[in-house]
Amino acid sequence: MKLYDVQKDLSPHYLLMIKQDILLTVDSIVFTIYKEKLSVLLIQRLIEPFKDMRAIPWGFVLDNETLEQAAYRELEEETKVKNTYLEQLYTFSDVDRDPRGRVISCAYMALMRHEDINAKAESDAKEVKVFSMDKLPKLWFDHKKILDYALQRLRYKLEYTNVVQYLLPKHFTLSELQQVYEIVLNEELDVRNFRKKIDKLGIVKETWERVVRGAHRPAMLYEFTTKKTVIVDVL
Amino acid sequence: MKLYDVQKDLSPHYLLMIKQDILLTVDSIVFTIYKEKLSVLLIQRLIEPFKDMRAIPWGFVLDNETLEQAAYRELEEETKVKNTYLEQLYTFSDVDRDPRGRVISCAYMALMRHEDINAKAESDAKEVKVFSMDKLPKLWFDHKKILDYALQRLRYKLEYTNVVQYLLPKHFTLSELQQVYEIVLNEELDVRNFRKKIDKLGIVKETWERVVRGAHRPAMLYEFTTKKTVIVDVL
DNA sequence: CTAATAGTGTCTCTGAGACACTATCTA
DNA sequence: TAGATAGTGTCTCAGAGACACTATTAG
Repeated sequence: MKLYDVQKDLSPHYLLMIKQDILLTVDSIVFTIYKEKLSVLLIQRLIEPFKDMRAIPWGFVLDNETLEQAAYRELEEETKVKNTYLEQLYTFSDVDRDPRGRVISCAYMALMRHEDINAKAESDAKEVKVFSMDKLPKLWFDHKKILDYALQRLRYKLEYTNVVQYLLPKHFTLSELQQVYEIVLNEELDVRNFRKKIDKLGIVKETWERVVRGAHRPAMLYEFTTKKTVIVDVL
Repeated sequence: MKLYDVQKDLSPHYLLMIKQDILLTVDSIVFTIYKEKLSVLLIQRLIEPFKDMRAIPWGFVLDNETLEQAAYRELEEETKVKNTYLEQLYTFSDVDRDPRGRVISCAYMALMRHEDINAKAESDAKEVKVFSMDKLPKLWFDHKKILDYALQRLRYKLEYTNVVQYLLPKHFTLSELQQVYEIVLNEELDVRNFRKKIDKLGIVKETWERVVRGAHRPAMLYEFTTKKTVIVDVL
């Protein structure tokens, strides 16, 4: 930052503020379906303090990257997944949210297929693991709050977008699709009403392939009509 | 920030990133109704460069305040309004969004009554003025994009919250309320359907006072049932 | 009594939710 | 043919939108 530019632009009153001692991070909430549970990717510190606590994957923002790029980079480092679905959620800025110092964090939500996640303990300070949302460990600082916010957003988005596609394989049956909705929303859905709704949303189409998965009538395989998210960040 | 804490927590890989050369600001989009137009508060640089351009009011975040507090503080400095409605929108982080240097900005939306705004040219580097949204001047950098985003959010929020109250006086007629909706949404609304909708939202109640405003039947004055925003940030 | 705005009731259409049966496969 | 899941049709109710008339005041 060229200081003279700032000086020209701002009154002395503002000039005092240019020295900022704030670090900026991104937190990425990675949701996935694993063993028929809504799950989330968490990292663990292997050293004290807070050794027993898990955290949402996070990282510092580089000077020459956007927040979104930082989130993508972090996620790729942790999971090897590129081009996942990513959406900015909210920026958390409580002064004492991180006892180590002043850290403001922009939270993102990512959606991945579990089979794509190639989580690794990349450095000795980290270990990555998928946890079921109904058996969450103790989380760092305000990470529980961030996670709750993300879950709410995910549930909301399922209703009027096609983001569910990032939690499913390329081809799937309507029963599988319904199951994912039920898992995320945590409620049972009526088969017929669900199919009507999906039909109206227009997010899937038949592949005309059928698949036999047991001693019963085979199910039609469907695919998503578009890879583009119907409503992303409304930007 | 105590460096040893960070070192303990992070791998060398991350340690490199701790030196961040990023400044953090808040931008506050202030909407108000003025002369039957949806309007926005903008500031002007009185010196080169970009002297002709207007900007959304902004300011640096202090080390010991939240983003929200920074936005409130800035707004109070510019307008003398305290306790206005304020909502976080989105954090804009394009690397080149500000040609003067790396500045990441968290955008907030505020709603004010025009008569409450006591805008002032506080320093010689600024001048504050309310502009109609349909006669916007040229704006700094990405400020037009931020403003568009804010408008969209405002329109959306009108539909299912009572935030409109921050644009109206304490007592008002249903016609006035409808007019504000029409101004913001930029569309005409059916009188009867509008009243049914407001009734269903349950955000207003009768004061049983009537007001005569011309040679016609007097209108009932209403007030909002609650000052609490029905759905704020869903946090 | 005219002009101007306040205020109300009804019909239609569409979408959401409740609900029960038939279809097709394996073993 | 039994067991298991796939797949469909209809009724009801509620909310959204279109639409026309009466009420009350000042001048």
